[in-house]
Amino acid sequence: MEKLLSDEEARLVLKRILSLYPDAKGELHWDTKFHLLCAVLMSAQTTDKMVNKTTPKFFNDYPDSASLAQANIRDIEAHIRTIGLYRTKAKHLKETAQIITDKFNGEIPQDKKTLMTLPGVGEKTANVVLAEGFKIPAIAVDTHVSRISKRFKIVGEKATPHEVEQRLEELLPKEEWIRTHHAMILFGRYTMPARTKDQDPYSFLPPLK
DNA sequence: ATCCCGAGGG
DNA sequence: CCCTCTGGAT
Repeated sequence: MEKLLSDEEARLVLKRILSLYPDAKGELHWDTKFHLLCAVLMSAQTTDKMVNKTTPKFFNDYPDSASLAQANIRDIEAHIRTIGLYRTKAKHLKETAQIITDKFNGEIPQDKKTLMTLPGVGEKTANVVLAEGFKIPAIAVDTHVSRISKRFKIVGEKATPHEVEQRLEELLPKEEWIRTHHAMILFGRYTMPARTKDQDPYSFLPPLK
């Protein structure tokens, strides 16, 4: 049986991660909320850097949901080919744009349930849109947040992304959700990437004072 | 559990 | 070569 951290221990680990990246912010580039949704949809299993390379031309050619909804699917694929999973993503982008256009009047929904009805939008994507676009507290659980939570034993090894989210949200006050989420992403990306799995996770944290 | 998938790093 | 990258649908 794996032994998990107590609430106090887990909060201290999160606090130390936050201390390393106190001003962390999202690294995806976007202007409108519709474009934010597009960028997050594209970012699955891909680095933000790769997404940011494709979005300037994409945003220019598809300025709003109506234009993307009418676009040729092959043309959308050509815009995003370099980010991987491009056929699935192109289909989801077009279908989502269609629904945003004629069901939501071009507006991006502000609640998780509705966002998750859109093709290609799961809990992680919905949470990013809520937090980044609307400043609504949410913790999006991606590969980094999952890995960090498991290595420090904040959650069990088999925890689902939803379970990780619940655990982190119960540990932290809402006001800290977005900041801590961003700090965990950068800590996972730059300080404790996946390949460091044989090292002591605490060796990546600042010393206790 | 499997599929989608190109780019970058080691 | 192999692993990983802000996942989601089937």
